Amino acid sequence: MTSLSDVIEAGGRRFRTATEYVAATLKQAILTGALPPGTPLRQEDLAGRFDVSRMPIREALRQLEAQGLVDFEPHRGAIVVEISLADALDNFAIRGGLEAQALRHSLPNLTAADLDRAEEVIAEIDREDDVSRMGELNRRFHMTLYAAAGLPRLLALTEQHLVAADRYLRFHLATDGDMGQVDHRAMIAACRAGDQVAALAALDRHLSTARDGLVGFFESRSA
Amino acid sequence: MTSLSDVIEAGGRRFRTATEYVAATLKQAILTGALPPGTPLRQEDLAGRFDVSRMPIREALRQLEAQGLVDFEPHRGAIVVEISLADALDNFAIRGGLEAQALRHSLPNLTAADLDRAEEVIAEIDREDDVSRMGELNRRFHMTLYAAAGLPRLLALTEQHLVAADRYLRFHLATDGDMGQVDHRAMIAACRAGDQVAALAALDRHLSTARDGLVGFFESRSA
DNA sequence: GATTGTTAGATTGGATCCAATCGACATTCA
DNA sequence: TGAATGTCGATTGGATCCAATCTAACAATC
Repeated sequence: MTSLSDVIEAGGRRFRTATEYVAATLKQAILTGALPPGTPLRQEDLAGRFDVSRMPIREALRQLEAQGLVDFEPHRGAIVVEISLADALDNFAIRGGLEAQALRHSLPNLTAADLDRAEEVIAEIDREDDVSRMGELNRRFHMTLYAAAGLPRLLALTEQHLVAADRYLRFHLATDGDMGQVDHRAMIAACRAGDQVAALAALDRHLSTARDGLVGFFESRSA
Repeated sequence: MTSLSDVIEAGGRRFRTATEYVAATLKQAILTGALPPGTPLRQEDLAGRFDVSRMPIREALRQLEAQGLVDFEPHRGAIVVEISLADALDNFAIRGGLEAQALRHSLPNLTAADLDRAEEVIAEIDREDDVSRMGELNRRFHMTLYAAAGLPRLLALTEQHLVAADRYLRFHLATDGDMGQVDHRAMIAACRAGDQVAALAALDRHLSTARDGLVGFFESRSA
């Protein structure tokens, strides 16, 4: 027997408008790499694949443009933005700033239950092999620590750039294999102790080592 | 005699597409307060005022939505996002994170000429009375200090949130009058000395006092 | 042989038209 | 009387159509 809430839940996962649907799906496709960087996004073609007209496609592309995921050139169309070392460094710098603030504001409000959940996510990461799922778990871990900040815009922006980082994560994992679980644990320990300085230092280490790994990957590839 | 670059410059300021034109103008109108928070943005009405069809309006609104300037509700339309103390605090937290990173990356690359220009802007602020121009000058001062960071995305995001802060600045100035010129000068001095810690501390003070002033304004208004 | 002009095809930008949805008010029924 | 239902106008979401612009290939000119 399906309860009413089940039906609502199932319906709730659907999208209220075609534009929402297209935007969410395209975003997913870009971030998972299904649409590689540089791919031209032909409106007519996409309209055919999504089985909608060109208009919702265009509105969705405008939103993705504002989020920095696609490049728009008048009368030439849209392409998936290229990823480069420069972009990756940019992303790391942005996350460094945002995540530090999120952690700073969240730490005083974190409960033991929050930290327990974060530790569970860490354990899940240890058991996981699939790369794309690891990205999601990593994101969940970080956001769990920041969720108590009570600043919705900051959190949304932080998550947006964590999601964007998934595009680089697969490169980074290809060389390194590990993804800073040591730092993850250090962050939790510092949060339990209420030690803001230590928590921020662990976060900084975490991002720095990830960044260095990525730089190494790009250098080895160009050589 | 007008040089070629003059012509290019003048032409470059025009808009290549109606959507660009509408988006830029609406954004300006929202940030300057010409369109107050909560204003419903009727597509047909705007289409008439801009003398275009509803479509460029809609695409522009989608972009502004992605930038957090308007709220979209399916089948109900768009309104200018409300400003509240919570939003202002959110904005301050975001800027705190982004500007600190921008300053950190820019400081080592700043030249004496950069700092001279920043000081000129400070002097201009002293001479200026008009509120909306002060917002622009304040923005210019900050971005001058950050411009050497060499991280285009970080800088774009920083500027975007500095621009958004203009909406709160007019409230803040209404009570305080001054806008942290002391901290501005402290930031320059620290940059000249190459003292990163002092520069970041000055920036932090700058944002904190502005935030406290705004909190005071909202509290006095609700009382 | 290199540059410039021309033309055809593809693709996007914008206008207009129709359908779906929402809010408010009137109506009905318990 | 008050809650639920039905209808209507306003407004938006989406489809289709036309015009403007870009790219590429080829012809013409110097």
